[in-house]
Amino acid sequence: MSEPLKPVRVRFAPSPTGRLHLGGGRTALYNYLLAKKTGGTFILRIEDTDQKRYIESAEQEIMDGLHWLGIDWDEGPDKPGEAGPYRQSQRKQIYLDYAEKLINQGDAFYCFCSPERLREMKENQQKRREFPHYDGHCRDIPVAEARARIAAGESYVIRFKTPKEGSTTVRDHLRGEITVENRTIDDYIIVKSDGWALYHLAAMVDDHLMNISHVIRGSEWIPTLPLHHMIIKAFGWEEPVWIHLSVFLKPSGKGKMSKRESADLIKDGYSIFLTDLKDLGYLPEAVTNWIALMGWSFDDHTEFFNMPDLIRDFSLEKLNPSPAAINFTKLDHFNGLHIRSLATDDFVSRIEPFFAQKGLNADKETLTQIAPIIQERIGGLDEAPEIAGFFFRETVVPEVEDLFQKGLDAKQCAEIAARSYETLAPLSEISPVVGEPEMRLLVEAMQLKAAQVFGVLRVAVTGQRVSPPLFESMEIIGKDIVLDRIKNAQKMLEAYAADH
RNA sequence: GCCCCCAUCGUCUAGCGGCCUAGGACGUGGCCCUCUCAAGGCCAAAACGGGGAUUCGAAUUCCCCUGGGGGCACCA
Repeated sequence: MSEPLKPVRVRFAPSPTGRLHLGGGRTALYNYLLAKKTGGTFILRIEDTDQKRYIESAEQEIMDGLHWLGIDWDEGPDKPGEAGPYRQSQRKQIYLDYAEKLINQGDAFYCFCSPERLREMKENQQKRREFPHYDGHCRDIPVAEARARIAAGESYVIRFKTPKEGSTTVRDHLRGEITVENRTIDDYIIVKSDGWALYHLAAMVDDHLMNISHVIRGSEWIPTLPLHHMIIKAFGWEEPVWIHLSVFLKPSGKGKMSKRESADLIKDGYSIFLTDLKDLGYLPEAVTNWIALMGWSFDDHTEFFNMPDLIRDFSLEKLNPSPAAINFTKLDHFNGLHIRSLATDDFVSRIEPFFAQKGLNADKETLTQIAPIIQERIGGLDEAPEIAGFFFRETVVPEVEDLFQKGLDAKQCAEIAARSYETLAPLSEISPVVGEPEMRLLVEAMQLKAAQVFGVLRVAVTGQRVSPPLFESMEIIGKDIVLDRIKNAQKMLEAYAADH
């Protein structure tokens, strides 16, 4: 164990432009884990400076998604703190003041180039096979002159003035030094013509003002990392520890999941969106465990983690910088593992909504009885009503074909039903203790296989070819109903036999 | 086109110069258990992208190539 880390201040800073997905969830998780592990502070900051892409419901969905995973924040839009407000849309003037400062010290400049000129410039650059970048047209306009043009009503943006010679080296905690030639760093716009700051300025200002010590974010920010470094240096601020996480690739490993592919996933019972996963029957514990292990590991054999384990065992040093393909079958595996690890009453309260959703009135008492026999045989919570719905239906209507058993005709199956009825009817109850021994004697007497006899009963009683263990199920259903259902199946089989 | 990042079984990964005839997990195949389905147990197939260099010794360090990924917006 290395020395304990000092309490960190970290943040998750999503933009409310869409739904929270796996990648965002993992970024939030790692930030949260580092904060909890070090006794630090986890901040939720909403980056909503782009009103054009703003989606009303997104902020709430992001918060719901995080809460569902078990992640909570110490400071955020709904949790005031000293460094607030935590919505960038409420901090517009702050960014403008800092942009002004950069202008005054010569690290930024006003740019009056029209979108048309910029577009033409880019087209020409592409024709010449150059990479698209600002050509410096307004770089050297004296500030006084620029301010006069602004006063006269000209539209403008503010660009950061990047050096054109030399190179910049920034250290990423995972990847080591990243060096780029300064000439490849554009004079990025940091304030738009509508007066709103862009990410590059706003995030750096906020990270400083909010005293962020470690920035854990996606690798899509690596290309602009030198820019961020320059902005921070221009202000003379201390730089946070940078940690750039790898991206999630689609299951094939070929590239990121497209919007279309994401939407199509739901057809297979999967989704990259957290709120969908909840509805699909996944446990938040399973999802958390799963995404935690995509890009982080503990040792060479431990894979089962709950949130407290993760907080205890998480460390930056075990992060993996390479991209990871999403593997939904592994999520299924973790879901099964976590479902089976649930205490009975917890399990019951988790499956309850899924019965309700199917219109089944499942009472807690019965659910508690069936919990032990279905808990280890469902892969997702959504499967509970599929496998155990018959407990809550007045009648079951088996397909007569399902009643047939291997090697037997309808008449023989009817006889199984009849003799089973005779065997069970006199008993005080039907259960693994009372009923099963008698039925096994019947199996012997009829010179059949247990699977054949029990198969008829299973379909008769549950209406399904696949069900929880027979005698346990019959005990819960109750003798009277069980006998009714057997009798019904017997009649179906006899009718069939008579017709064929 | 330019810049940057990454590189161990199909997938997620362990490995930070000798413990490696490369370990675990998912998935796959087989067997056991068994009233169906699961769960569980056992076994098996399956990887260090290629080429140089350093070293007594390289999956582990360096270089090149190749491959994959990300970025190049008045989005974040």
